[in-house]
Amino acid sequence: MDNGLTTPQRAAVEHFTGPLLIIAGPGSGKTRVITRRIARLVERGVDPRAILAITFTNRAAREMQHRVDALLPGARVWVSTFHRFCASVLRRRADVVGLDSNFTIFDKADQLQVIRHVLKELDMDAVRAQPSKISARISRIKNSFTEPDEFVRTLECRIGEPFDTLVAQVYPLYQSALLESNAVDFDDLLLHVVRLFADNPELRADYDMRYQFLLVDEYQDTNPAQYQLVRSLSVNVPNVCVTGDPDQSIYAWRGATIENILNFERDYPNAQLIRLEQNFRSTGLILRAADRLIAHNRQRKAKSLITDAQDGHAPRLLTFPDGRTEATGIADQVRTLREETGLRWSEIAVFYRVNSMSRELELGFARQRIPFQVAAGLAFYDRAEIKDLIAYLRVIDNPADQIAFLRIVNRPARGIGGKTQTHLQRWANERRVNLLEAARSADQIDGISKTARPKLKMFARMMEGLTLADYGNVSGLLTGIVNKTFFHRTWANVASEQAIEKEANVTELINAAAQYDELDEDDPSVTGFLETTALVNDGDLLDPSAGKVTLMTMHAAKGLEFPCVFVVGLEHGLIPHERAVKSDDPKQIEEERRLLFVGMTRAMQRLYLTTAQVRSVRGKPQLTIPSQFLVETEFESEDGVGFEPDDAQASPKRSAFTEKDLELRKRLKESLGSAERPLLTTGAGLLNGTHDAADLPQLFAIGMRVRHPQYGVGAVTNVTGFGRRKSVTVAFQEPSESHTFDAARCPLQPVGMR
DNA sequence: TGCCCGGTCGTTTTT
DNA sequence: CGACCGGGCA
Repeated sequence: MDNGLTTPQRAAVEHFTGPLLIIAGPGSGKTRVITRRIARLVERGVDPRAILAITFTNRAAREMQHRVDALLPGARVWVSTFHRFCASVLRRRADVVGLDSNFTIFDKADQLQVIRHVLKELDMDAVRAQPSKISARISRIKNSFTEPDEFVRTLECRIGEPFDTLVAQVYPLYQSALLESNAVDFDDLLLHVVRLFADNPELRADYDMRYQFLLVDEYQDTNPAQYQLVRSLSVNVPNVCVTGDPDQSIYAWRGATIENILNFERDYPNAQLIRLEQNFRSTGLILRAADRLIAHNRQRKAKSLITDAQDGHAPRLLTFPDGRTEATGIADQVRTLREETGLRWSEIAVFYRVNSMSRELELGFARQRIPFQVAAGLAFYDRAEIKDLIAYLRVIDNPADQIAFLRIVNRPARGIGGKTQTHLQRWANERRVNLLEAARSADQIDGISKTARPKLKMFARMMEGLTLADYGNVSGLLTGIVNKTFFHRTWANVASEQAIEKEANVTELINAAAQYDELDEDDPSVTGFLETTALVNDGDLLDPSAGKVTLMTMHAAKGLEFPCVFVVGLEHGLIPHERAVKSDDPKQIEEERRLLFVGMTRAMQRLYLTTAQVRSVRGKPQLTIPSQFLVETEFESEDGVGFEPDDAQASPKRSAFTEKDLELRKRLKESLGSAERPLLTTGAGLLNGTHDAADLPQLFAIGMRVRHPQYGVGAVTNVTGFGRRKSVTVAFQEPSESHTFDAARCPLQPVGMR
């Protein structure tokens, strides 16, 4: 150690020019190293403005900016996210891709709206052609750098893909609709810039040389566009430093390619590789448990996790009868921890695999009166009233924005209904004018009723009176909108409690605008404010000092740490998620494992894993199967709840893992043995009788002996329904009780087949 | 125009 | 179970 840095850390900080790959395990002080490295570069005489640091999240960018500021007060190093960086480049050169510099950034909801419009135009049914599926497909096509015409052409070579045939119709229209609205979606933000750089070598070289030093965080999660971007900024001046951890790659499902980090040394042959393996975050047993788990991934460069820390508390497994008890139990445990160990609420976090699990936990925490915050739910900028106001700003800033126009033209209600809007759109599209101009000319539009015409004109006139110039700044403009539109009429007929909340949200938005106004006092711009609102996410609004327990998905937890962490629902079908299991793709299971690894390694001192024996899935209680990952790691189990071996014996040993725990692991393994079989069922398996009941529900017959991973052996007493509805009732021997299962998915295994 | 009913569907989601 | 969407009706 020197300067508080380990040898590899110091090497990373001191590395000067040329490509550098930092493989940084969890809690290895990565951010610290990057910020120190930036400071060191400046110390060596590098102009701070020649340094560009790119992260994925605003939160990470903010954090890094903060720490750089602390080391280099006043230095103008640019720390940005991929998307903000691209937005900034694109605003300067929007003309090249056919946009105006005040283009709007469409969010997910806007995209779906565009697709719905396109489907309507094509006279297609939005039920059969699911907008969200189409949107996802378009995103994937785009990210493989395939332009609409190209996609249409490739499709001609392989007829017979009904969905892609549909997408081939929608994609070109979707893209031109964006262009007509002077808008981009999140993908475009990156892809336009990639194209810009590819088509304009001198522009690319200009940016490449402007940023002499490029630092990229979380490189394992870059997608092809981001990869291309990094490459194009490091040709002339290949001083590129990327950091990441292949073991924490959890966004492959979104198009991230882990190969980007694995191939870095191939892409930059003279790259230096530095590994940060020492963990400064977690205590020994937590780290060991995580290490054990991740060691099960085969597609992996072996990496060790080292710590000087003491063993500390072993991870614990808590088992509960059902999800509700689990929620209450966790809340109880949280309270106990606070009372006994002095942990503060804000030092405790609960992670789950899917957002839908937050509800039960929220209820549990509310029941136990424990303060909590959820990093999801209805994000501030997703609320209807906020979206409406933002839409007003969007139309004011970019009158071509059709989606925003259609959102507000009748909000609050002013008698401009669907029919009127359709005629307005048709007329505007024919003449290639924007909807606001069309509204101004309402008198000339056929099909629009006499009553609607003056209303449209009044609306257009009102919008003309709402400009930034008239109000001076964005918050003033927002206030003007609220007043001129009699915005409170929007919620004229909602319950007063909700109305108060909506009112408060509006005030909050105006406050946010006021904050923005202060920041950019000399250069107020609606575009700028809209960009900040478009590029925030739920996690950004979390307050780490709120004095509350934090609930979030494991994905959202990446990059964070908490003294105490609960990972809930360690069940087959949840972690690993059903979809990964069903895909039969070992890569997807490995990603699930990495996800759990990320979750576990957030914990500094205490880690709890929980399972419920019954979990309601879509309203239906289902018996659960323990996650296979439990067998792959190490933990202590709670006394007296679930999975206790019958021959329980006192455990005098003070080693972290008792006989009981070993026994428990053995049992988990056994139960998994039967659980996993249906996934592997083959024709051969059917023939030699090793198949599982789950695959052939029709085989259940009254009197048949079956085995259940938790309830043991029993006999079928009743079979009702058929097909997917089929259910089986089984009387178990001990404890002598009966349970009814969904035949298609229960983990019942026939024993002693006749 | 807006409300209610019924049918459908259901990961994760840095931006 | 619950959110969301579209259709039908007041």
